[in-house]
Parts: sequence; C-alpha cells; structure tokens
Amino acid sequence: MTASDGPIDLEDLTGKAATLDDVANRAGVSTATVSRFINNPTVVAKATAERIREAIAETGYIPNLLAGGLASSKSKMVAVLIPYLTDSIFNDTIQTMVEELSSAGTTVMLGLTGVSEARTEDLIRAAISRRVDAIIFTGPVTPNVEQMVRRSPALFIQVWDLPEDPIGIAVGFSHHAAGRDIARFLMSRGYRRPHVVTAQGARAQMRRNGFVDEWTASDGIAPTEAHVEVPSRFGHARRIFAEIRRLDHMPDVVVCGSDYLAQGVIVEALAAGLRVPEDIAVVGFGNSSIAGEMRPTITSVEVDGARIAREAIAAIRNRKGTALPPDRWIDVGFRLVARESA
Amino acid sequence: MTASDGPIDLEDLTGKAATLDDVANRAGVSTATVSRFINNPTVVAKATAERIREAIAETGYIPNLLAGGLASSKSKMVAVLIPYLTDSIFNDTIQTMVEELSSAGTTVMLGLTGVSEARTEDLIRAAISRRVDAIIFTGPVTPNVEQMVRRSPALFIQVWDLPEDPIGIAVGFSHHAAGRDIARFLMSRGYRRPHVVTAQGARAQMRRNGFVDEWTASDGIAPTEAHVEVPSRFGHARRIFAEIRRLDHMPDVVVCGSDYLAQGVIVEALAAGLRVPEDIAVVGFGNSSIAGEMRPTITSVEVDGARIAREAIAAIRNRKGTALPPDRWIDVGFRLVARESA
DNA sequence: AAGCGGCAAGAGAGCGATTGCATGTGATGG
DNA sequence: CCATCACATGCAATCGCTCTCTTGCCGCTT
Repeated sequence: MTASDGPIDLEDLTGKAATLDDVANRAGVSTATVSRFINNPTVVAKATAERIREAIAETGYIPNLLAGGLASSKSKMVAVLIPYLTDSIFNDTIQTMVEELSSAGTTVMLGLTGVSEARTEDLIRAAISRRVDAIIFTGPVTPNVEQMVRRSPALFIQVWDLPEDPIGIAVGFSHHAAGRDIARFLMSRGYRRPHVVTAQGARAQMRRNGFVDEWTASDGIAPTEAHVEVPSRFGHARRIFAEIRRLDHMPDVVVCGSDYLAQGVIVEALAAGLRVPEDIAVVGFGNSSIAGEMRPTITSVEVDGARIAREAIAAIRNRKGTALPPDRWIDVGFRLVARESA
Repeated sequence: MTASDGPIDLEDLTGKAATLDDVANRAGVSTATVSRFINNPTVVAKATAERIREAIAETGYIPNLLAGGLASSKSKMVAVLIPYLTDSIFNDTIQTMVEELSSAGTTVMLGLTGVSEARTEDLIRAAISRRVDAIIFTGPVTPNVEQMVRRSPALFIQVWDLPEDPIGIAVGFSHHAAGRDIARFLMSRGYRRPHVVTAQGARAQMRRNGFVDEWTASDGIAPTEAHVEVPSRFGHARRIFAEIRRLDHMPDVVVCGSDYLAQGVIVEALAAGLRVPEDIAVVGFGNSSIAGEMRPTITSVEVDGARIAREAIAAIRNRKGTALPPDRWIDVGFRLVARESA
C-alpha cells in the first residue's frame, strides 16, 4: 500500500486495528518516523508531521501501549493501592492522583488491598507484572512485598505515613504527632475524659499511641478506648455510641479515626438528645468535606491529601532512571482545625 | 547458563528482572513449557511442573504482562470510567468491581471523567491504547467515543443506565421509572409540594423527568426545582436549603439526587429547628450506607451497585471472542426503601 | 570545489512473552 | 513386534512498538 490522498474506506479497518505500519505506509515514511512523531512531535520536519497527522486521522490509529511499553520498558502506568474505597479518607488523594496522572498521559491501576496481606501481595505482584513506573502504597509492608518491590525498578512510594526506613520514598506525616496534638488540644480545652476509637491499621494505631502517650504522661489517667474494624466509617457509629453509654463514666469527648465516624457519632448523640459539644464533644480526622458541612461543624485534623498526591507524582516525574529521589521523606504535616464539635 | 541445583546468588538478579528464559534455563526446559505452566499448570508433567515451580521461586520471576499481552492480544485489564470518586454513588460498584476483578487476576484501570467530554475521550483512547478487554463506562457517549469504541475489540459496558441503543451492552435500570416511582410514592404519602434537586448529568436528568412527568400528570402542578453541579454531594446542602427557605411556599418534601445530599439537607433542616419528616421530608437516592445510619433514617432508592458490578464482570467473562453477548440489556431494577425521612 | 556539520529519516535488532505445528517418547493394542 | 496414539515438550514465528546506529541531504565555510 502506498500513500494516497483519496478517501479510504474506513470500514475495512474495523476488523484489525491500525498499526504503526499502516500509518507509516499511508504517510510514506518509516515506522521509526511515525514513532518519533508520536512521542516527540517536534523532532520531525513540519511537512512530514502534517502527513503523519493526516495518516493517523484517516486510519483512526491508536497506539498499542503494550507493544510500546515492552519495547521501551516504560509502561506509563502507576499502581495505586489503598485498603478501601467507600467512605475512605484517601479519596481526595486518589481523586487528585488519578486526575493529574491521567492528564499527563499516565494511566492508573487501582488496587484495593482490604486488610489482607495475601491480597496486598497479589496486587503488588500484578503491578510489577505490568511493569508500572511507580507503586503508590498505603499500608504495612510485609517481607514478601519488600522483597518483590526491592527487585523491581518501580518507584515505591508510601503515602499517608512516614515510616522510619521507607523502601523507596515516603510522603506523609507523623501520625504519632497528630495523636499527640489532639491530646494537647483537648487538654487545653479542658476536657478530662476522652474516649478513643481506634480503627484497625498501623496508622490509626500510631495516632492512638500518640494520643494515649501524651494524655497519660500529662494527666496520669489512661483514656477509655474502643475499637472498630477497618474502615472506620459511618456504619460503626451506632455501636460505638451504644458502648459509650454503657460506660460507668460518660466520656466528655470522643476521639474518632475519621470524620465519617465522627459524623456518625454526632448524629447518634443528637438523636439521643445530647448536645454537641456541651454534653459530649467529638473530634474527627481527615478534614473531609463533611467536617465543615456537618452541624455542628467537626473539629478535625486536616491533612492535605491532594498535596500528598502531587508530591508523589512530582517524585515520579523527577526521577532519573531508577535512582532513588534525594528526598526520601516528604513531610506534608497536618493541621488541627478547631470547629464547633470540640 | 545451565540448570543447577545449587543455591544461586539472588542479588545478581536485582539489576535485571528475571525473564521466562531465565526460568526455562534453570528448570532445563523451553520457554514454551514454562509459559504453559504459568497459564495452565495442568498441561505440563508433574515432575516438570515441580522443577519449574522451583526455578520460579529461585529466580523470583514475575511475568511481564506487557509482553504477554502483546503476544496474546489479551491484556487482562479492564477500564472503569466514572465521573468522580468522592462521595460517589458508584463507590459500591467500583469497590465490588475492583475486588472481584483483581481476585480473578484482572487489573483495573481507573479513569475519572469529570463532566468533560475531552477528558472522557482521552480516557477511552488510553484504555484502547492499553488494549483493555472491556471498558466499563458511566456517562454520555459522544460521537468520537462511539467511533473509537466501535472499532475496538474491547467490550463496551454502559452501567447504571439502560440506553436505548447501547454500543455494547448495558447493565442498569430505568432512571425515568425511578423518578416516576418516587413521585407516586410521595403522592401516596400525601405530600403535595415537592422540591426537586437535580444534579448535572443525563441520568439525574432522566430521574427528574420521570418525577416531573408523573407528578404533573397526576397533580397538574409542576414541582419547584433546584440544580446543583455534579456531583450532588454533601457540600451543596447548605445552599440548597437556603434556597428552599427563600421560596414563597415551603415545600413539604425535598427530592435529592443522592443520599449524601439528602443527608446534608436533613442536617441543615435539623439545625434550623425543623423536624424531619414532619416539617419537611427528604428523599435520597442510592441507598448508600449512610441512608440507614442517619437519624432519621433516609428514604431512598436502592440500587444494587454490587450486582451491577457482578453482572458486568460476568458479561466480560462469558464473552466468546469479540462477539456481543446475547443479552444487551441487563435490568437490575431498583427498590424504593421507605424509611423515616419521608 | 571539497570538506564539514547538522538535521531528518530509514534500517533493523531487540523487548519478553504466546502459540501453532512438529517432534519425541512411552504405552497400548492387534 | 510394530503401527498407533496421546501426551509432553521444543522450535521458531509473531505481536507492535522503540531506539541506536547509519545514511542521505543540504547549506556553509574556506
């Protein structure tokens, strides 16, 4: 087939997708040139570029990224692995991440690990199988995961946390410090009997430790506690609140692992005729959109999830070859936002 | 390199990932056999299988799915395209979809279209570029999208809706009927002055039409209305409620496009000292987890998002070659769940 | 006029799997 | 004892790109 400027029957292309070869033939150039044009349009001469552009339009060519990735060993994919999606504290991070990555032409592979180590390992393996450029990860790293990841050229980014020795890099903040600051804040407001609700998961545990350590050190009295399954969402609120009512001493403030849970507790408390924060105060975590919209508005800890996403993406983008970026810890901090609920 | 049963220095593998060749050499078989073992372990002899298994373990081999996909022209990937993630009514569908697909070894490419046609087209193109086996899509189909999709062998599955002429197949329900049923329900409960809050987007529009058509036909009086940007989430509630208060006639029921929004309206109403549903009733949509947890519990329309996911996956799995499945419409229906709020 | 530099484009060797076909082998039956 | 067959395995072409190396060409300098 040679280049022709007459219209072609597009229908005959439906059977088989057009390839680089087809485009090259139509445009009267070699595949190498078309490939160059696609990846870096400025390196081909203007007239050639125009012919190629037309040939692409005529053939409806859509590159095969499987082939491209294989040849270049760059997949332009990143894996994003989180525990849950529903009512998740990571949603802003994911939303930003997916938006920014896809507008940069990178596709996102989403994995939900739950709390299962086996599933986590499967997902990591799947990500490596696809030769992703980076793995963005929230969760505990098992030895198997560590081994697989270390051998893979993918950049491993642990987000929402700052582990002591990240495998790749980490973008997050100190959960222990966050817990501590919540404790200090509540003390300064005069609360005396906190009730700490901790979700499953290492980060929640660290916040809880931060809180309890600080509280016990300054006050001498350990707070009462409750635990919920991951994820700490709305649905657990009723049970949590029922438990609180059964305590000998009603707490004066409930410290929740997420705003969703906090919201639920507030709803329950109000329904029970209690005033928030006068009868019982509530603290959330994550500063989700609801925190500012709930009545009363919810005192929470703001974490800039979008910034976490952007820092992670920047790290991917700035990476040279397979070297580790210079900054292995990126601390985005957090900010306690005092509102009406505590 | 020949097969050896001595321990090898695993470290020398870190530079380059192990390939099928490495495994084959170690196990003393051909790459074809290893490939067969990986894709269908039962076809290789037991002793051979064992040797291969060991070789894989020793080399830490992880298959390259880019190469595999290229050779087999099956990517074992599906694209899932939704407008938003945060407070999204699709979350259950996505959660189920991702869980079930990944445990079947298929990876999920997530795309967020927002309300932008350009971005939607880019994402479709990206999906086809990766040669996904299927595209699961929620949203309006532009001519460009239709053209790309028709030429691609990927199965196109439109979910959460039942368009008249789906490109591939559709798994969803009639939004018009849902709107109609809400209208009937509210009439039967004696409500007289509904206020309909409609989000941007075709589906919300269809529900609104269903509602308004039915209401106007039976009652003769058109409901008052309000509009919100997509997504119809918590954050708009305050504005919506403020608008309601400014109306000449206070409506007796607010019909919301999502439970998140309904929740917000309830919170605002309660904060304003109104009783729900006595002073003002509220209807949600989607039957999200909060619908049953909120106080009062929210009357909503239950859509089995998980089932939508499973039906879509089943269609992918049962597909033979590139043929269209026999059932082009799968109606999962919906169910009005009457609770306390209306 | 010869030499040189620089840009644009082509040739072709991979990338790492899959898979149709050919082949070898041992068991089976006549 | 040999033809037959099923089964397990190997050979090698193929998938559609990328990218290094080379070539061709044009315009300038000297």
